[in-house]
Amino acid sequence: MNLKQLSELLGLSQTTVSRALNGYPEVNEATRERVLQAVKETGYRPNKAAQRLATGKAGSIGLVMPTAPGHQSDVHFGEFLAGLGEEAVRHDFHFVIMPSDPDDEVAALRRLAISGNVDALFIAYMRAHDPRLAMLKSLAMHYVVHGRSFGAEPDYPFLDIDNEGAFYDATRLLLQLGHTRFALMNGPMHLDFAIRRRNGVISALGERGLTLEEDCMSHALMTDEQGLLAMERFLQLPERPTAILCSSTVMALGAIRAVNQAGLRLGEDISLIAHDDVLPLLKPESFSVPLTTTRSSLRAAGVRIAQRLIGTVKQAGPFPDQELWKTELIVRASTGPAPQRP
Amino acid sequence: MNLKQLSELLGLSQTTVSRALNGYPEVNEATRERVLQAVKETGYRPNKAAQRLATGKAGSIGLVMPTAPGHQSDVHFGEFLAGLGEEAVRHDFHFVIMPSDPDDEVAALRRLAISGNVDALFIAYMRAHDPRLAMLKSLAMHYVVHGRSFGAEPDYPFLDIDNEGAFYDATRLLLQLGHTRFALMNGPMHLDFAIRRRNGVISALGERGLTLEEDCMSHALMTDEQGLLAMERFLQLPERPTAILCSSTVMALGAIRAVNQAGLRLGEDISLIAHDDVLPLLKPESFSVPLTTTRSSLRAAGVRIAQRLIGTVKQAGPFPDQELWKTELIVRASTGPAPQRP
DNA sequence: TTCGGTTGTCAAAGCGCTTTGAAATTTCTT
DNA sequence: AAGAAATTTCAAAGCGCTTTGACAACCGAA
Repeated sequence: MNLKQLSELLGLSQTTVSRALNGYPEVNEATRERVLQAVKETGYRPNKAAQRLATGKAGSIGLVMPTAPGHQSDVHFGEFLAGLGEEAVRHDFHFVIMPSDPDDEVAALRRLAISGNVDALFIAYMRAHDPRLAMLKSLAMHYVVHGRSFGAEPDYPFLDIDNEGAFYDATRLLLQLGHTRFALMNGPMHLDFAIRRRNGVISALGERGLTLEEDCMSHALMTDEQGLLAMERFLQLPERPTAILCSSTVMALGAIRAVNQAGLRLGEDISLIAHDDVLPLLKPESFSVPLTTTRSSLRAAGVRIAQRLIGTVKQAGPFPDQELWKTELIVRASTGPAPQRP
Repeated sequence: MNLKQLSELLGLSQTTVSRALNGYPEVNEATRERVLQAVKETGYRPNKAAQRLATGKAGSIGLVMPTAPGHQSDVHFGEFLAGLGEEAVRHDFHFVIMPSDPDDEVAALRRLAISGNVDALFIAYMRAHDPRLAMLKSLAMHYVVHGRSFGAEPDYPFLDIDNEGAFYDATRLLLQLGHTRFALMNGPMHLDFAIRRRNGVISALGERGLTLEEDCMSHALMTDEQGLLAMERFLQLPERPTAILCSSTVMALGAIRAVNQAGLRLGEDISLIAHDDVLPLLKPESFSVPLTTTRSSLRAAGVRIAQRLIGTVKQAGPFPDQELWKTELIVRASTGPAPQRP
């Protein structure tokens, strides 16, 4: 069933039917009713490809998903997508996901953009000096970046959380509790958020004349397993750190296991603060020792980015170009006063 | 840059250029070279919407993602998507993801199908007597179901793992170890895999004249938290079960915490077998007590389904319509002989 | 030289929709 | 009652591509 058939059925022109469907004012209310009725009866749906070709609008947001045989999928990705989707479904938008070899992301992004398949792009997993930014600017297509790119001029639309502030505050809390030996379990070093979090820690420590030694820093994928390994390494250091900052609750999971295995008590021998993206599968408050966290909902960020993206495409009012969300510092039982030196 | 411009630039007709690009034989090799060269220089990319309109092929796989403000995102979703993507990227296919209210999935699926945006559909989270099956059959569009629908005639294309067999085997193992008091921590009851897994357990127990009591069964979202709660409930039963079967390693995580908190030892007081989807963030072998699992890679299933879907669209040879994968039973330290009655 | 068979190229139709500009119809003024 | 204005409808063009059917141009065979 297409427009032509429908209009013949109704004895109207395609023009009128099209206008009736798209809410144009120059069509008689009675006629519109008749059209709507027919649509209901026939189950007619406009062909999106044709619509897109005619209007140039696709009703969709594009994003590139890095993937390859060895490439790890990411819990955070799904949660963020859920947020995007939550907003998209309200506007009848959908997503076009282009899978891409992680080494080929720039090209994949370009292909996606000029395919005519999408109205706007969403970019994540930002790196320092991210090469995608230059490409995006040359593209004349709406986009919003989740995160920022350390070292690049901040002249692009983004939504980010204040990673530096979050880890600065967390570090300060631990300092106030008397800790002096710190360690940081971070995400992959090339990622923007990891850099900023590290800076936050270093800057807070610096104010007290403390430094973060190389062997008290770990950069790895944010998995349970890596958390275990990193913590084991920390615990074997001659001057064992007592205050640990961790970039993810998933990673904290493994880290806590390492603490337990070493016969140490969380919140007493070792204080731990992790960043919490509010993943539904992992509630820091119900950990056996409830976890002190810096919190910011990944899903909420997804909703907001979808709002901005869709709003811009639909030209529904102006949106701020750059947003920096504060995180919450939520103190629970995994942080406590520094233990007395033995 | 569009076809017309490109062809004018080359002094050729659109036909010839189009054929040159699409590998038709009736074009001079020299001409083809010239065209390819020009494409490289100008960065021309065909407009997908136009291509789709002309050919009816979209080069994309559609799927519906249930999402709503309260709706939990699922770790497994991301991992599966990574598998799909891994294959899709090889064929220059992309995904169209339609977010949908969970109550509106059938309609969302239909919209997606007749939008002309996709060549094939992928369906997951199968339920017993799933209403989507009837709709799909009426649709004249390729699709593959991940899982099956309990109670429905198995006359649709699917890929599933042998859930019943997996849990049957796992239960047998525990029976051989002398266990007699069993409990099952399962996924949501309406989902097909949960039903089959339960049946597997019940059938193995039945062979020994044992039954699975109502209060030894839990049906919940497969999260860390729910695992904790369910296990706590089990441990408080007057006749405490010693053998636990669990539908997910994520859930097992919480369950194990509950065991530890109760001062019990995994693999001695309590034996636990969980189903492992091979999630990169959670390695059962590196749990503090390595976990005995039934294993089947979710990602591999994604790859295979993408193969079948894309292969069918491209009419690249016949594919089996229905595949049932066996799982592996991997025995590690979380299972041990039944403890002597106190 | 002429004719059938390739080979390489092209003009034009069509995919299903939106939108422009004009025409037909109705309603309002005077 | 006639003309102006507003309302409603339409035919046709165009979005960028693929594909059909036709047409030159060239080849070797008769």
